[in-house]
Amino acid sequence: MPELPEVETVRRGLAPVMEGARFDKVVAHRGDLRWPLPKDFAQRVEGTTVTGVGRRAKYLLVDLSSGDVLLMHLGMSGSFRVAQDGQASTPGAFHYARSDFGAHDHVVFRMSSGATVAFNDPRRFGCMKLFPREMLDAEPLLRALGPEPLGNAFDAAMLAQACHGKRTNLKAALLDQRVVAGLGNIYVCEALNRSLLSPKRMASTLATRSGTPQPRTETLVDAIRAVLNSAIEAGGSSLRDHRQTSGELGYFQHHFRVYDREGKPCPTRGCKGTIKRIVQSGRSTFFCAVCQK
DNA sequence: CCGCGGGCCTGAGAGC
DNA sequence: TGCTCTCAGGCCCGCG
Repeated sequence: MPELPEVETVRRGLAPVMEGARFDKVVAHRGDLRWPLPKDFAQRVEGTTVTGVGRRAKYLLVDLSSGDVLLMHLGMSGSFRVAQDGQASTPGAFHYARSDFGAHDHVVFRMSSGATVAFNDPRRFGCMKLFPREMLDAEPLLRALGPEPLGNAFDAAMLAQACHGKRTNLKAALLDQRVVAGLGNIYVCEALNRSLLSPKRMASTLATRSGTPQPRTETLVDAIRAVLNSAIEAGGSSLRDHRQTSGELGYFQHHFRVYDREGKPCPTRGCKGTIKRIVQSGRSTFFCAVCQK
């Protein structure tokens, strides 16, 4: 599911009900997520207080008073739902608009704030992991991540350097979390269309021979920032699984220019092209071959 | 080291 | 109605 804007939307939904609250009860209905939950998972979380809910790339990082960090990833189909006391809040009794209430609620947190937080993930590509805060920099899942695209470290010079000499296409390079961390299939397609760059172009063409940025690299950086900010503002994109923690839909999918719009006219001003779908490294790419060069 | 393809899972939708 | 096939917002791992 979720790329950076969706994960950030989830973070903003979880923070107000989790920060400062204690885990009164943790129930793992099934622990066989991407990696098995440790046997003592519930025990290690219960009784601790949340001191912060952060995000790094597509990972949620919950700081616990025990000194542990609870890392959570939504995979392709993960979502969180929050219910307050008085609403449907019994573990396993969540009601979804899709009518599959309770199904795939793998981990349920009962908070002292009166909120129940359920992690739902049909495909179970998501994961949860606990490690001591001081191991953060050594955490293998986070170690190799590139800069946050909305942070100061991400700029044309850095992107050019990261793509310098890369023997792959631009689409694959931007999906590579070591280059920049948080983009996924949707927002890469969208950013490339906005910056009029072809996904098939060699990634190394963002840099000069000496590794400094080409002029269009700056445009791409700006487009990535702009599309992510707009999507966050819209509460993310809701295709199948993603909802805000309140159950509300995000609505950025109505602003897609190319993603899942094969055969539709290219929205670029003055462009008469048609959106094409191709497959790159096993994944769909949507783009306009007329204006994206 | 790098880049690529396979695999992990379930469910929705298309086509027959 | 029901079957089969394809595809899906991610990412680790093993191979060459």
